[in-house]
Amino acid sequence: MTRPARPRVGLAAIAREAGVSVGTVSNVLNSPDRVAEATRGRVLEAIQSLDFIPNGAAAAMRRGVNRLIGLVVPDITNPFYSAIARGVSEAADDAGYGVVLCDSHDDPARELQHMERLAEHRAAGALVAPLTADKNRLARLRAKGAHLVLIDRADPTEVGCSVSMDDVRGGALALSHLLDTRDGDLLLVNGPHSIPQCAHRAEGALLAVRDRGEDESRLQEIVVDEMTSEAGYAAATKLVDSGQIPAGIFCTNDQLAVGVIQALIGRSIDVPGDVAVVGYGDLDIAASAPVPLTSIDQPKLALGKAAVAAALLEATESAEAHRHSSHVFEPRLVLRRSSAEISRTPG
Amino acid sequence: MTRPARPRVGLAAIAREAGVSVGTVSNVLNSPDRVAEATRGRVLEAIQSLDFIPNGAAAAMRRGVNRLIGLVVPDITNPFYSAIARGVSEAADDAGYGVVLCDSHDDPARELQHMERLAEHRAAGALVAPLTADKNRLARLRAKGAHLVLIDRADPTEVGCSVSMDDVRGGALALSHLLDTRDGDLLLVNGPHSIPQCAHRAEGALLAVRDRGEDESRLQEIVVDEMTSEAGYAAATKLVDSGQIPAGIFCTNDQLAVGVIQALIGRSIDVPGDVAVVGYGDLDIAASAPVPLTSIDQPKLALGKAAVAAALLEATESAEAHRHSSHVFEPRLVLRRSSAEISRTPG
DNA sequence: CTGTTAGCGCGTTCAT
DNA sequence: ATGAACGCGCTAACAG
Repeated sequence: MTRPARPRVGLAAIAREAGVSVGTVSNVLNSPDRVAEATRGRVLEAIQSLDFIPNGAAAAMRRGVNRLIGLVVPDITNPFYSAIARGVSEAADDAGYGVVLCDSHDDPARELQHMERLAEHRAAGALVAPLTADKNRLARLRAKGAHLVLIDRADPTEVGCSVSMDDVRGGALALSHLLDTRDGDLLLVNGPHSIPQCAHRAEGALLAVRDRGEDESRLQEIVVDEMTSEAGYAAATKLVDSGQIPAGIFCTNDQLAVGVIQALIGRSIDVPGDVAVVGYGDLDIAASAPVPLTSIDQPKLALGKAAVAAALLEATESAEAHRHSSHVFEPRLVLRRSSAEISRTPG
Repeated sequence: MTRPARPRVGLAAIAREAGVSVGTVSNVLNSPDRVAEATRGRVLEAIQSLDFIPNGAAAAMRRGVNRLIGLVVPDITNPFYSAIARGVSEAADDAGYGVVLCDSHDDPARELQHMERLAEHRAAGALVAPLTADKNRLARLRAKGAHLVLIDRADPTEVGCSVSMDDVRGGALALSHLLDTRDGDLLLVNGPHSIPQCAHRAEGALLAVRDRGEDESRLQEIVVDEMTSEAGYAAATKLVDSGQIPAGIFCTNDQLAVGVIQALIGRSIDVPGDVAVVGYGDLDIAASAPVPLTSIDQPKLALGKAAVAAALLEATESAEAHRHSSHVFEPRLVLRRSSAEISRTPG
């Protein structure tokens, strides 16, 4: 970002100006307490007056690692990931690290390329929300010494740190709420079970039904290919046409839920009067949906921060002493109007 | 990200393995065409077999600048900025650069800190969507040799590159559309004019009215403090209560528009039947609004890419030869239902 | 087309 | 608490 003036100012220049040695200057930068108050003052002054900017690249080279953390996501415009990015950014800042944003554009090849570039930069660690659950590839990277923290892909068989959300619990939360407030049949509008999150949320939903001693048949599931509002709209439209209107619908993300609500009210089916709808993720669109949407909130910022902490810990500790950690975050039900009590008129 | 095995493999190791000199290895890395086909093959092979990863930190130090571009935004969770981030990421990737994401959390102090950190990292440039239009600060940074590209803050008096949107034109686009399709009074729901974008959009709107030779009084303006859906909801509620329902409403961002629509349909005022609504930004929420929202689309990806191009150009060209560029992007009207034709029943 | 070489700016010994 | 000296891995300039 800067192309320093000709008479480049480095540690040496500061040392000269302050009448100390370069070693001392380095110390005031990296371990200020090791330098006498007075000396430090003079050095700091010299730094100011020459407006010296330490060369991080040189430091990184000497140290072997850069104060940089990679964040590899499939799509930064996805609110889920941008919320995580914010948490990551905040935690990294506090630790004096920079965040290298790597958007894979849903392309595994690009994802791999990003990991390689991070390695070149000698990033201290990489936080990865992986596109493919290709264990081999990740394992190989780790074997090469990469400090990887998996985001939202907890895997018990995996060796390495990870931070993730408890999707089973989230699914159970959503369905329990529906069971609490509605009497009739319930419907799950879900994405493909090949997506772990979808499978987990469905599992949690089913679990909630069983835990109540209810018949499993009370919960039906529709699987759509894409988890978009268009897909939700289409699914709900078909549902209405078939005449099989459930008492409550749990959509495994907010986009689906918005589409479902649009279709329902478009066909004069009242939400929450006729049908309760619950979404998942608690993105911004939940609040600005046609009917404000009850949703499962995920602590995205906290997850981002935890990921940074895990990566930094792993990068700092000696390779052998390090014990991998798996942090699982609990989701939370956020009540809005889409699942409000039905006001039963007396009589 | 990696802590190479003990017998560290560097250019020298590759050179030895391939039977060439380090200079040649460096060349196959940086200017492959300068090396004979056969030699390059041997070198590449050696690189593979020793799985050598070039040390970017060392290269950066030697070169004086890092293959890194900073992106400084007030809030990465804002869809406008995350869309830009995507464009930036894409363009930077293609150029072999990494993107350092700096989220200022709407805090000028943090913003400044980020710029300093970028300077330490020797980033090749910084793309800044500045919180404060503090020219002095930016000028001072540039004077120190920082290659800054301003995002969405075109300023004729500013020396330096910038990429921005033509908000005046966008405002005109929105209002022209309303004038085309509605007969009665029109309303502008705007944020504070201290935000340049708000002022420009209002200016454009007024311009459109004048250009038609219409009386300026046909367009009234309401200014709200925050550009959120809550504020939009409140404003529209007050409007309805006052009984002064306009024929069309132009909100200077989509969040406001969503709130306005929610309030209107909540009070049984039909959109687009009774009132047409137009938003600005064409974010995802526009499509999933209670009534799909007509909005002004901004080419966010293109803007991000252009910013990278400008920064790289400035960083590459000799300081003197460089001519600063100001790229202004044109917005575009996206028609959706919220401003659809009123179907007038014959009779 | 390829080899040789001189630093780039800093952290880190090891003395003092 | 401070100072002197070494080398991290690489690029660029030049010689061949």
